[in-house]
Amino acid sequence: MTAGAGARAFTIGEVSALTGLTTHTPRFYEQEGLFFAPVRRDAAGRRLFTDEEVEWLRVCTKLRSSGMPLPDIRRYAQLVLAGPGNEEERLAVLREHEERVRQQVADLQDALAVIHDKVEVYLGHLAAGTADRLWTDGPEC
Amino acid sequence: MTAGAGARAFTIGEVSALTGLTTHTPRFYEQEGLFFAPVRRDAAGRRLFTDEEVEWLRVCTKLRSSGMPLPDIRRYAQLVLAGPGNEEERLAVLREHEERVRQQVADLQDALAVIHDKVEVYLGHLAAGTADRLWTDGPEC
DNA sequence: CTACGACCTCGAGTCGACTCGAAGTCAAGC
DNA sequence: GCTTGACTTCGAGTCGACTCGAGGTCGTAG
Repeated sequence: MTAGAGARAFTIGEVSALTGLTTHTPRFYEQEGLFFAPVRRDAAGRRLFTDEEVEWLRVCTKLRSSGMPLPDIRRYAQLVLAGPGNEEERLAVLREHEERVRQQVADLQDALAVIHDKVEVYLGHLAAGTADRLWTDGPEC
Repeated sequence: MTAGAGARAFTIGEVSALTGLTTHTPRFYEQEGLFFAPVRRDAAGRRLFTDEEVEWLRVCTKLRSSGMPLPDIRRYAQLVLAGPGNEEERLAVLREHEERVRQQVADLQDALAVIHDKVEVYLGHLAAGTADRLWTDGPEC
C-alpha cells in the first residue's frame, strides 16, 4: 500500500536537473553515508531516487551552505536510519547547528560593520573632496 | 615629526599576542603582498610592525572571516600602496565585498529558516508525543 | 547491429588559506 | 662563551568537499 505505483523514481540525471547539483554530488553523498539508506537501483544498477531523497538533498544543500560538515549530516542520517526513539538526539544535532549558524550571522554582521565603516570613511572623504588626506590622517586606509 | 619616537614598533610575537593570529600568518600575509608596503626590519632582519599595520591585520581578519579572498585584499593593498587618486577604486572593492557579505547573510538566514523549520517539526512531535509518526508521515525526517 | 548517451566505479586532482617543521641566525642573560 | 628563545626562510603538508577523468556497462533509437 505504501510502495505503490504512485512513488516516482528519478534517475541521477533528473535529480541533477531538479537540484542543480552535479551528478557527482549525490553519488558522493551516498558513498559518504548521507542518505537514510542505500539508494535503490534498477536492474542495470542505476540509482533511482525517491521524492523524499530529492527533498533530502535539498535540505543537505542548505545544511552544507550553512557550513554543516558532512560528518554531522551523516550522524543525523544515521539517527534517522536507526528508526524511532532517538528524536531528541536528532533535534540536538539540528539545534547545535542552528546555533552555529546564528553565530555565523552575528560574526558576519560584525565584519559588515567594520567594512561598512570603511566604506563610509571613503564616501565622506570623496564627498568632501579630501580623499588625499586618507594618507596622512592615520589608519584610515 | 611624523616618524618620531612616538611610533611604536611591534615584534611579530607581540603582533601575534595582540591579534590572536599565529606568527605564521602575518609572515604569510606579507609574502602574499597584503601589506601596503614591505614590513620594516631591524638590524637583525626581524620584522617591526607599526600600529597601523597591526590595525590593518585586524581589518584583514574581518575581511577574511567574511570571506574576502586574499587576492582581493591584495588588490586593495596595492591601491593604497599606489597612493592617492584611486579612492573610487578602493571604495568599489570594499562595496563589492560588502554586497557579497550581505548576500551571505541572506543565504544563511534562508538556510536558517529551513533548519529552524525542522527543529520546530521535532519540537511539535516531541511535545505531542507523536514523534514516531515522523517516519510514516512523509519527508519530515 | 551499431551508435549514442546516460549511467556505473574508482582513484586521483583541485582549491585556498593556512599550518607545520626543519635548519639556521642572532641578541641578551648568566 | 654558552645557552635560550625568539626570530628568520623555505618548502612541504593539511583540510574538507567536491570535481574530474578514464575506462567500462547498458538499454533504447535508428
